[in-house]
Amino acid sequence: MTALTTTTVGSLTSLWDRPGYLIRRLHQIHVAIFLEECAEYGITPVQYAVMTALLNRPGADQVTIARDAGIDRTNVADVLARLEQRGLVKRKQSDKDRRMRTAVLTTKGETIAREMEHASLRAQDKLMAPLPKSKQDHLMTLMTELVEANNEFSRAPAAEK
Amino acid sequence: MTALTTTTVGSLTSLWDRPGYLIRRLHQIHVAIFLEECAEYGITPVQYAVMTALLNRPGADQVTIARDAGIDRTNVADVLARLEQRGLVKRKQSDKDRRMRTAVLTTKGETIAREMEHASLRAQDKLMAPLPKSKQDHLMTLMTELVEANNEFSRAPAAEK
DNA sequence: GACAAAAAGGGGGTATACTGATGAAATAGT
DNA sequence: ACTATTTCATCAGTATACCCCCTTTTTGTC
Repeated sequence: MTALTTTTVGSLTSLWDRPGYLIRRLHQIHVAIFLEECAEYGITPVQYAVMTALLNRPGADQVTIARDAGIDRTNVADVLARLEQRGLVKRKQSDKDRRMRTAVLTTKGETIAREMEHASLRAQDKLMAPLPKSKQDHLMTLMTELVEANNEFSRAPAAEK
Repeated sequence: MTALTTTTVGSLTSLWDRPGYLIRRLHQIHVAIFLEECAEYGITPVQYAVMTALLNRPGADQVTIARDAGIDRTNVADVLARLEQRGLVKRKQSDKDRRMRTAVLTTKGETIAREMEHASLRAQDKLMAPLPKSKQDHLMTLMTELVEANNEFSRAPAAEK
């Protein structure tokens, strides 16, 4: 860190030069596209991430789901509550560890989760469509590197996969 | 839409292969780093974006701010209300168009906005640090292309700059 | 076995982000 | 000039995402 003098900065950087801005906009855009493509299911990207985590690891507790899906711990509880209310998930107290609440997809939930893979892929394709395939791959590689390297800075450090 | 048979998809794609997941995680990580670097100011990334917009265009109405900062229209009103409550922004009804509420930074708000540029740059550098400079530039280019091409899909389409 | 530390979950609180409906003011079309 | 539409803003409601503090339960240590 250089000792920054408090000179009048005045450069008035454009937001477009800030990675944080681009990331936020990209996030907004992806959510919008996902919701549009998956409108028939009424499932949000985060809900879908949780359902996918439960597909891969049925009966996981909330902390494990949070790590698998890269979602904040307290948020997972909220998401599961909403999914349970819609009959897509069933929660119960763990027998082994009575602090834990484990969750499984219901039959309905599992059906939707599997059906949604197509819509999810459509959303991905639509998002990435403006870039040629080689650039898409490059972008994925760069983003993966950045997420892996910065994983611990987020409140929701994800499990490696 | 083809009549999708409910075959067992079963591929169980890793979340790490989904651009939406990477974007969401990148967003989480950036917000966390920004809040850490700018903790002394208690300003969020979105609040900073609004303040920057007002630095560049004092007296803008809420729709203009929304377009400049790439933020949802209704959200801008909430952000401005919080900034006004802290004495960083002053809002008033426009004389020319009595539907509009224009906003300007107060002296305190402008001081903070300018001071924060250093902290903001630190947050950027910390986020991008894991990548060598050439890859950083490449990532910025790819993200910019994607945001520009998909701009209209978001509820908050940004103004070009 | 007793006790401190750690872990899982919950509750309350704040901020972002969007939808839909409503109202008020300005503009366009006739 | 008068309607019809558009535009700006607000409000209520939902979902994500995080914070801090607290209780309950498990684990580690003596």
